[in-house]
Amino acid sequence: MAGEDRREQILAAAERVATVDGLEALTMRSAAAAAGVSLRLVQYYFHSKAGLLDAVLTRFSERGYADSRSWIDAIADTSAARRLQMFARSVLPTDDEGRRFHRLGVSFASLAIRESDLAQAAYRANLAVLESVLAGMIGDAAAESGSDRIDAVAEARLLMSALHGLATMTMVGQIDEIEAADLVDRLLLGRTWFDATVGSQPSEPSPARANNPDSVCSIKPSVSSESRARSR
Amino acid sequence: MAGEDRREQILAAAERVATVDGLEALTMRSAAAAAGVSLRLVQYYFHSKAGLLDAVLTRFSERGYADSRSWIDAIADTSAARRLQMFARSVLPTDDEGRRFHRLGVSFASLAIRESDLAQAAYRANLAVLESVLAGMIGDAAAESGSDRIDAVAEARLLMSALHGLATMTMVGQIDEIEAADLVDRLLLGRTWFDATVGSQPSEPSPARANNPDSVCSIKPSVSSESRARSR
DNA sequence: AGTCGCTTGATACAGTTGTATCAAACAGCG
DNA sequence: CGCTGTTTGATACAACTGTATCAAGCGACT
Repeated sequence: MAGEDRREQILAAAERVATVDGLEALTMRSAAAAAGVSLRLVQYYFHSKAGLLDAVLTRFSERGYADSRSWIDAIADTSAARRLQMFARSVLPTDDEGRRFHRLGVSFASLAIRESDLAQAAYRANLAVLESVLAGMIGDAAAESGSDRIDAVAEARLLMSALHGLATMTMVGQIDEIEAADLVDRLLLGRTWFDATVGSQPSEPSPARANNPDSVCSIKPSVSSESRARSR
Repeated sequence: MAGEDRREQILAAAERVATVDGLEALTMRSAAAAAGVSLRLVQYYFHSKAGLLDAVLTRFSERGYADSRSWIDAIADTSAARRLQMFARSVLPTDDEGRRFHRLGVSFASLAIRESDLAQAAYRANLAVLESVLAGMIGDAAAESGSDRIDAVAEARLLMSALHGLATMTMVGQIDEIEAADLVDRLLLGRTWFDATVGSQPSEPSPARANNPDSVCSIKPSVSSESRARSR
């Protein structure tokens, strides 16, 4: 098997471990076992655990962006307000895959808050992607409803925050998916720039999964050894 | 030293470790070292790590509630809307202590999402406390502004979610404390039941610290990971 | 005086972690 | 053929974890 394929295979297995059992369950050995390869091979491709974590982060972040784009493209034929509403709902952990992604996302957030530089920067980068995506959609919705001169970035941050919190509350079981979706609607409908006339009922299942609002971050220095990088 | 005092001393030290270095840095030995006692004594008082974690959770949760109450009582002389605004702002991680509490809160949330029963239930209990506190204040603010017939619980959950997300974004450094406070205002001012005429500028420092929106949870069975897999 | 709760120290053990090193294959390619 | 990249296995090590056990001291109360 070619080197790049092997690397991708291990990476996918590592992400599987992290999403199912949490980021702290991701070890060199668990990644190797999940990928069906030897521990030695994981060392061979990623050199250190920091390298593995870094690669997992990068992959997770990039895939999240690609998923968001394809999700939005798939519903490009509806109104901007409706598109935003559907997208916001799709970000909530409504199915098993969504829950897996949020599990990883919260682990990443926790790591990003504790560890300093690398994890924070990577996590921020992912949040920034979601922020710009949401800001774009909000700008469209505002233009559509005739209300210009709004702070789309601030609105996007507010929406992001609520989505993040709602996702956590849902994962913990304090609210269920329906309540979470209702609260998203409650927030959107209260915004001046959001035109409710586009209809708000039919919440069909997602065409593809959009990624979570948390996600991303990286690198756990753990020991004192400096990582050799060697990504890609 | 009496037994209960010793226990409290160790507990305080354990919480210190958890807030400074994260929940995963809390071990029997680190708690003992932080408290200046022997490892043996930690075992003596808490028997197992699960017992220690459980105690840390309980203490954290109860203290959070007490702090919230005293905080609210301290500003009982202002209008309900203003009180709510000040309280919401105070929940954000604006100082070192606030950041420490949120660090522990995010760790707890991450644990509550991964582990099943005990952690989730405890975390939910803490969220429920904040929910009822906020719902009460929202109900007061609504009555004050003449808008009755609002769903105070739903509004409280929405506010909680936003506060949770804003806190995380602040901790990671994507936004600063001022932006976070502005976004809280942006959310509140958009709510129909929130009367803005009470004034919105002076954000004096907190009389006492209110606790975070996350916090709480418990117990980590640790091991038990089924690293079977090996398919393909 | 003796019992009981509290406290310490040293010390052990099994398990998991990241990391490292060894020899030995197997493939493809010049 | 040898060279190079890939892959495995066994195997080690030091550090850390939770847990456990031992003997021994301490203070206070009855």
